[in-house]
Amino acid sequence: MKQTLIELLDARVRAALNAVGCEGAAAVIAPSGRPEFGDYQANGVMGAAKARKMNPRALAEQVLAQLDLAEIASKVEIAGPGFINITIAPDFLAQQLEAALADEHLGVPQPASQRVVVDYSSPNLAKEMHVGHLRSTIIGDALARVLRFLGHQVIAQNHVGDWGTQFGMLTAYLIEAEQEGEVALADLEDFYRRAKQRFDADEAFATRARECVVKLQGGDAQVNALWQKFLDVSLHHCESLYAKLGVGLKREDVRGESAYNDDLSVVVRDLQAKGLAVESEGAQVVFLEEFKNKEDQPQAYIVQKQDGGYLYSTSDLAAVRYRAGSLKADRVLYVVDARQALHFQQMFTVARKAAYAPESMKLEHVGFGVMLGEDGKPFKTRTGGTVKLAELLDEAEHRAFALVSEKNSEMPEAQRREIAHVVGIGSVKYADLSKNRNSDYVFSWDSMLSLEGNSAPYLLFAYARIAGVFRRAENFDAAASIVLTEEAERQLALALARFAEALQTVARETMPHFLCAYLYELAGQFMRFYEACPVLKSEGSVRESRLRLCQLTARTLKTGLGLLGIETLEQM
RNA sequence: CUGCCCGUAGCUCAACCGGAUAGAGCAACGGCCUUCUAAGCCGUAGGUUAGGGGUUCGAUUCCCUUCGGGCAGGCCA
Repeated sequence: MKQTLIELLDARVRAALNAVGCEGAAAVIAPSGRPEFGDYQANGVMGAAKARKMNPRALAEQVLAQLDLAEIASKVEIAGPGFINITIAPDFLAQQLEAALADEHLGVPQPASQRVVVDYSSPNLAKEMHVGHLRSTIIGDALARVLRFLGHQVIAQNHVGDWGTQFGMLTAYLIEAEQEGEVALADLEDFYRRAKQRFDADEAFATRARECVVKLQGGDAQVNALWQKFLDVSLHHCESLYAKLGVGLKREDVRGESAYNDDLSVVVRDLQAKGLAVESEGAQVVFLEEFKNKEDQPQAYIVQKQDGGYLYSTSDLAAVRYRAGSLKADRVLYVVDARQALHFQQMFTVARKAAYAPESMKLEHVGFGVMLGEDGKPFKTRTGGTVKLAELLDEAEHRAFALVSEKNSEMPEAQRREIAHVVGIGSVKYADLSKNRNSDYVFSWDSMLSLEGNSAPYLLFAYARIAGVFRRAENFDAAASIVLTEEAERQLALALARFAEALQTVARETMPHFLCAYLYELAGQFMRFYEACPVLKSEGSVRESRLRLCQLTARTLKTGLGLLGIETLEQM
């Protein structure tokens, strides 16, 4: 059975702890930050010693005597107050890498799978996608890919905004625009703006817009057809951006607010029947003792407005019911702006109370901060408008093209365009994914597309270098064994052996930046190896072994970048 | 008023449920291309982790508090 190095060490150290009478003590294995402290350290001894009022150093001695790492470690020693430092044996590492090379999944374990719903992207279809939708879209996509790779059954849900009063306004305006023979929907943003202007300025139009909402919800054929037409155009727009971004969302993943329309009244009646929802100031609300409002009273979670209309708080509850009941989810990830944190906490609370979400189904809000401009304020255009996502991506490709052309003036334009696409889009995504999603982050063209450092081009360059090696290697032995003699080789090997750990951390913490950090570390180790250890110029088994290391590095980089939704290049 | 997130090198960010000397990149300075792609590598310099208490063998991490920034809190999403 496949397992990660950490799992392996964890099991061995726990066994040793058991053997000396510390049943149930955690091993606490962590990569050690410094070479002089070995590759991994077991820190659990100190915790166990504390719990049993023992001398940690003495306990470490006992554990060490029982610890069997014969074929795994080349050195095991006690250091400091009671750390056990472990250095992995080169032969064992080599064996791990060979196993990974022989495995389609690069040796990554695929545990019993869960059904995981990932709710992400979820744009408002009334308008064009803007930069605010970028984070949800790519963070969600990366998480979906990683979870899938780890063997989980991922159900993507694009909970688009396709319902509500604004669609009455839009269909009403569409009726007029059609009559005037306009090609109205070419620019969604413009269309929305003109409709809104009309709505605000013309009372008669506003009335027709409200009538359209009623007709829409009542199933009126004409209004529904127009609404469908609008959605289709808007979804096409989204899909073109998904394609450009390399995001895997499909039309069948779309299940918008409108899909829950028929359930809304059911949910409210059910909440009333369960004694959760009560009338308050004409609205139907669920009072939550767990949250206080401004008057220090229980917070009201509104599920139906005074005028009888429903809110997103209602459709979110309907969606939970669907995800538990029809999708049979074990875990649901909501990749949504951190500003909605309170809403999700409350919604989860209501969903639990109403038994829409069984205790066994985990609900997690995967929040993220906003994108800021270089001035530290929300990222806007010079005139203060929202930046369209399409424009941002075009700009990224433009800048990347200039950069590529500067580096490779003699390269055919078509190839430079291809490289610019991968570098440009990859840079935008990587710049975002490489940061801890919890905090706001500063969007900077310079640091993003800069030639150096922790950026997409660095990783892509590492991959392209390996591709270059294989272009020149006329033959190589794909069954050659790996031998790690140089320290640079061993460090690269160690990084390669940690791929699965990185992925598991990403899945557990729902933090894609751990994968970025891992890939950056791996690429760095490869660069050092590349400088220190000639591949094609060495001979015999050394050459073959190094080619195998290159091969696994390339596959790991390509796979890892692929999980982030970033393409690779054979040449750049 | 209440709650959540954040504050780490000049700048942008890390630090894996508490671990050893807080790490990278940019910017600055100094080296390395007749040898597999220099979008690279090596080195130097840069820190009272916002301030103050506490918990303990050990705190950027946990608790309390002050300051500063962002966000949310009854009919928008």
